[in-house]
Formats: sequence, structure tokens, C-alpha cells
Amino acid sequence: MARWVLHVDLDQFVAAVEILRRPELRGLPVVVGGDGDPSRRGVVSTASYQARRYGVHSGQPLRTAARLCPDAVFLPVDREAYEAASATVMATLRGFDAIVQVLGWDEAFLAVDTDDPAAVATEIQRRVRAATALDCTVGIGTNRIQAKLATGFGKPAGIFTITPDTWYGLLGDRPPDALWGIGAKTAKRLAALGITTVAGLAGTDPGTLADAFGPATGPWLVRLARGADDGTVTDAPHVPRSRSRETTYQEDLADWAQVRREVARLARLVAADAAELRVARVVVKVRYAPFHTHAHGHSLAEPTTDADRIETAALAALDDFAADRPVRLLGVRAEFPR
DNA sequence: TCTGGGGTCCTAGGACCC
DNA sequence: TCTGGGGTCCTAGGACCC
Repeated sequence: MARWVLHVDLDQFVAAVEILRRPELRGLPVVVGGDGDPSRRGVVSTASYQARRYGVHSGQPLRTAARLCPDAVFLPVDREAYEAASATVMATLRGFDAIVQVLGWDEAFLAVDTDDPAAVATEIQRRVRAATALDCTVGIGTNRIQAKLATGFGKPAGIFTITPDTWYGLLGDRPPDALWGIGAKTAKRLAALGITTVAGLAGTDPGTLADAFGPATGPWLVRLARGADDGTVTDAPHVPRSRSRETTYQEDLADWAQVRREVARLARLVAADAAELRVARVVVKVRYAPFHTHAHGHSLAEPTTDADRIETAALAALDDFAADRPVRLLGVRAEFPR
């Protein structure tokens, strides 16, 4: 038997969960994001496929989505509902004889020893649908990168396989940002070097890219373009590196006394989230109007779970900022010892 | 009518040390 | 006026992902 990697990705997950509990929305353009009021600050979390036809997509400002698709149904984000649905899906996946690595609410890798990965994929879709009435797409590969990219070809509700034999035929002519881990910024820097395709990136000398992107990132970009994966699917428990809370205010804060009160409030929320985890460092993020973002940190003399000390550290970090401009967003992040 | 919230990892540059 | 060369640690920022 061979080792295969399956990437399971729920289709339009957040919108699908909303439609499940409001069946009258099925077939309509549905946009989930922010507090559900498209006239306020916020972005699209997930748009249903019907809404996507109008150009609505994740990360887009809600106001823009409302302009593109005025008839869409706008709904507020309900994290608890999605976490509950996600937990059911992941429990279903753990029922397979596989190593299961969860990647957020709506994705997981499964490492499976089988001679018929497509049959396993079909059974995954069947069981997930039976447990939750949600559809998922399954990508199949010999490693995580192939499987993850395969999912994109299988959407929605399909099954698609990428192997080393088919990698370049499917992806070689695509731009580098088709890959998982290369975004717009890196694609632009690659283009400046004359690298505009996955195949072109795969054929580039890793040392050349090390000079341009750093000793780890440069060679990694080339391996990525070759469809090679350094890691393996793991079910090791996730060890959190940080916990954070941040808020974009509907109206910019001009009063610095209020800014201090808000940072103290966020610090207490973070301390409560961190619970028994000891905090080694507290970082405050300030996004000034219009959108200039900075962060300053304060390391604690010794790691602590004490909310008073976490709040004091946050306010000390805040003192490193200039209190001279209106503030759009405040955030507090607690970092745990490495 | 601009641009969420919650994460992770990597890099560059300065401080500091021998 | 001339300013070594590593190594490590810390901090801020960038990039990416869901």
C-alpha cells in the first residue's frame, strides 16, 4: 500500500453553515462578515457561490460587496456556530484510519495508507455529508502541497488528484502565486527577476533566490514550485505561540485616555484567553488613521499568568507610541515562551 | 465607500559579547 | 579619524494563510 495525502476543504464553509440553519437562503447570494451591516467597517468572511458571481470575495470590504451585489443577504459572523460545525467535521475525519492534521475551521490533511485514495475521498465526502449536511472537496496528492493544490481543481464538491507526473502539466504555466504560500508581494518580486510561471520558478537556482529572499525563503520557493514538501502530515497537538485580541473602531479614537482604557480592556481579554498559559511578552498594535500600522512590545521580567501584570506590560508598550494621531485599530497580543 | 480578526513564520538590523 | 569578524539575542515589520 502507498502513503497518500488527502486535503479536505469544506465548500463555502461559513456561508454553508448559515444556509443550513436558514434553508430559505439556499440559492441566494449570501455574504457573511463583520456585524452583518454592510454600511459599517468590516470585510467579507465568506460569500456563497451565488454572491461570488457578482465579484464578491473573502477579505473584501462589506461596503464594496454591497455595491457589487446590493440584493445579497448580509449576515453577522457567528464564530460559535462555525466552531461547533467544524468540531463535528473534524471528529468525523478522525473516524478514519488516518493521521489527521487540522488547519483551521474548514480544512484538514489526512495521511492514509491505501491503494485507492479516491475511494477514501468519496467515503470522506459521504460521511461528512451524513454528519453535517455540508459538502467538501477532497484533493489527493503524494504530499501536502500536491493535495492542497489539487483541491482548487476539484471545487466544488469534487475529488481531484495531483501527482509528480501531472504537477507541471497542471501548474507549470500558472503564475507563481497559484502556489500555497506565494502571495501578491512575492509574485511581484519574482516577476521583477523575470520569473512569471511555476515552471520558471522551479527551474531557478535556489542560491540565486537565497540572495533575493533570504537563506530559508529563497530555496523554499523553488522546492514549492517543484511540488516538493519538506514536512509531513502530523497529528501532534498544536502548541499555541500567541493569543491576541484586536478591534477596528467604527469611529477613529482621537482621545488618548480612551486609547489607554481600550488597551487595558484588550489586555484583560487576552489574559483571560491565555488562562493558565504563562505570558512572556505583550505586544500592542496601533493602526493610525488612515491605515499606518505599528507594533511595540514589552517583555515581562518573568513569564506570568497575572492579568494585572499583563495589563501593565501592555500599557508600558503603548507608551512607545506617539499619542498624536487618531487611532483606527488597537490590538494586544500575548506571546508565550518558546 | 477603502482596507476584519486571529494566527504563524521569516528577515533585517541593532545590541552585545568575545 | 577609521571603523575585525563572528555569533547570538531581541525587536519591528513583512508576508501569508484561513
